[in-house]
Amino acid sequence: MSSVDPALLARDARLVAPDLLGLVLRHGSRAGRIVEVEAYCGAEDPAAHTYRGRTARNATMFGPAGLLYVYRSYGLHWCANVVCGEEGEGVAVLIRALEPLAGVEEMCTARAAARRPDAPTVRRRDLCRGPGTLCQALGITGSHDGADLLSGDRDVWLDDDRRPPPDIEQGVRVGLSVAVDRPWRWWVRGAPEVSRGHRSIVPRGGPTVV
DNA sequence: CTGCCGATATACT
DNA sequence: GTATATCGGCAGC
Repeated sequence: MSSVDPALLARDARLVAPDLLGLVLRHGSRAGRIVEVEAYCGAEDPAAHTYRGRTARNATMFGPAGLLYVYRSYGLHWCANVVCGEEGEGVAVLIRALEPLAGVEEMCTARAAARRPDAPTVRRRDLCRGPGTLCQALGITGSHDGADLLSGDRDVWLDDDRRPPPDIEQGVRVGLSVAVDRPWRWWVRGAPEVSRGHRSIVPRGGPTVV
């Protein structure tokens, strides 16, 4: 396990996103392999938080590549993004799903704490399925907004553990009402943690950036 | 498996 | 006031 090359992240989010598949997001002893991501492309992307400029919430997304941008979604859940591109661009990649790799017991405890006391045990493939649930499982909250994933200054890391490169599929992003046709979501073929019901696929060999 | 619903912080009209 | 980069629980198939 080695740290990620900063140059990998200092590029267009649509190029970085598929390259994040297979890397490992880690918080303390909890870790998961990235299997689903979405690119958000700043001033040219009406669905990006940074589309209309800087606010208190999105400030981190304008920072340098390698920062973790954490925001609250629907007032309830935390969602984690890897800031990429050049400082000031406001582009990032949303992490949508992980394959649990380490600290699975901790993940189960963290996820159970957010559910009804009598709810059944969380299945392994549901531990980190979705941007909100993976933050619950890893214990990532708004306190980690602005953390440096390359130095691990807040014990959150992005590790380069990719081998070999995964088989990647591409499609439209999930849960949007604007820019719904831009195919800026990528996932690992066959990964059970990938969002269900949103599998419209760009033909293999087709465009990776539109 | 699928579909519907409510909870609720932040940004915007 | 309305919309949103979501989720868990439940109903029905």
